[in-house]
Amino acid sequence: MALPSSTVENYLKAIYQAQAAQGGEHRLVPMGRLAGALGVVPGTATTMVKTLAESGLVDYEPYAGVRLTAAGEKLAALVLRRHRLMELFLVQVVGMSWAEVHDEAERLEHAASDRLIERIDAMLGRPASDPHGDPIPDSTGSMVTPEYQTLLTCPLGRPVVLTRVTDQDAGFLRFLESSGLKPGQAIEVEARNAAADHVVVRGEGRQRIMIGMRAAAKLQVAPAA
Amino acid sequence: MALPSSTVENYLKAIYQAQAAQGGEHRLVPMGRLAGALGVVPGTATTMVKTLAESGLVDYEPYAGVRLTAAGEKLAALVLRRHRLMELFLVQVVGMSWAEVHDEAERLEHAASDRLIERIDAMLGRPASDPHGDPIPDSTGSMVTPEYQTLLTCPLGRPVVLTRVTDQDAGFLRFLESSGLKPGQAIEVEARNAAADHVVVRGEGRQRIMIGMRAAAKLQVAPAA
DNA sequence: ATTGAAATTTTGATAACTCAAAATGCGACT
DNA sequence: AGTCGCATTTTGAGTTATCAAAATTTCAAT
Repeated sequence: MALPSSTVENYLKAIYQAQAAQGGEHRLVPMGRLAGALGVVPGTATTMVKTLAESGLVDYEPYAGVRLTAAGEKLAALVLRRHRLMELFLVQVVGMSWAEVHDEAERLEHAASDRLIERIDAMLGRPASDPHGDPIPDSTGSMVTPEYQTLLTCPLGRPVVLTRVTDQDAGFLRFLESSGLKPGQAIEVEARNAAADHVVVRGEGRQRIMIGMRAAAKLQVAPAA
Repeated sequence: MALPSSTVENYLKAIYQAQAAQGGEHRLVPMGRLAGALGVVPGTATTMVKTLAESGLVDYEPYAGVRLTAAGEKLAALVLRRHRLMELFLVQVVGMSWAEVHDEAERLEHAASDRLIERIDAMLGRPASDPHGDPIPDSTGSMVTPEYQTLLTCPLGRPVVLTRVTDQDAGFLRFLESSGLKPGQAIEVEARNAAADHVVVRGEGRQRIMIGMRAAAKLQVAPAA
């Protein structure tokens, strides 16, 4: 099998992430959503998805949507692996900032050889997650996806550790960084106020940070050990 | 001006290197040679070169050949800069072997942002040359190209330093590595034998290495300080 | 000058990916 | 059931980069 073009890789990755975002493993991703995620018009996505279906990488049901096959899912996971290892590498070794590595990795993930990725993986000590706390698939494409609570669902006044940030927007990440809210940080949710649409978090240096609920839902936490 | 596709970058790089290989800065590179270097049929090169000429990146004289304009040369130098910094980075930071970084850099050079390249440049201490001894252009695209002698032209029995290897073939590089002939090595040409088509070099550990003259011409040296 | 070989250019196709806009299907709401 | 609106698909066309093979040009040798 010929190696997939970076366009194919991007489609698979987008379908994977859309499926994950929808929760359901087996739920179909509607074409409109996929096209939006990839920045193409819907007709383009339809055409492309049909050829992906012919390659056996996705299941396509006209007017309903797409879903990855086992083969497609493995390929998508390997793209994600390259992306996430690359991000972590850029932060830890090259010293780039958390906020700027996403776009860089977005391009490098298609150019890096398996050999380079393996090297980076070894160099970083076979890390389990990237700077955003997203899990890194292993070289066979399998990945454990721990279920975390979010700032919206975790118990109040209980020490937790920030583990994952499910948004790649550079501006948002810069805000988090300046507030000391990076994965690994020990924090505590002090209060929630649905009416005011905010959550009050106490960070390391006991300073209080107020976050809107929409943003709070993107911060996942685990109970402090 | 839109940023050049990686195809355009490859054409510019190939023209640059072909011009350098021909010695003459202003000499035209014949289409056949260019097509060969890029692994495309001559007709393809002709078509592409005509569009490069329309963009003002090259001068094209039908049936004679191509030559970079000032704009094209600057762009080519920046591609070379990305390539060479990437190679050095892969060797020094990632720990990849000399022989395997060329192909990797060949792909990464088109994906790395200026920001990443600048970071790598700073990290490596603004190096003057890559692992092969090829000079690295600065961020404005200017490059000093020192004139070296080769194992074929340097004085016999005089200590010299291997400074540059003008061949990227992985097999050749592996041979050099196993013989301890990497840029920076102090060596000495003991004898030349035109009839036998070889050169005898004495390396570090006083061991003698015999190299064919075609290969010897690709090893450049400078007088030992 | 003429010719013949080699390099170069032209021509016609193809593949991958994309868009704009017309056509179609689907589901929800009377 | 009928129809309206929206999502989706289809159609037709364009871009970039490529090849195969035919046509052309150049240059050197007669």
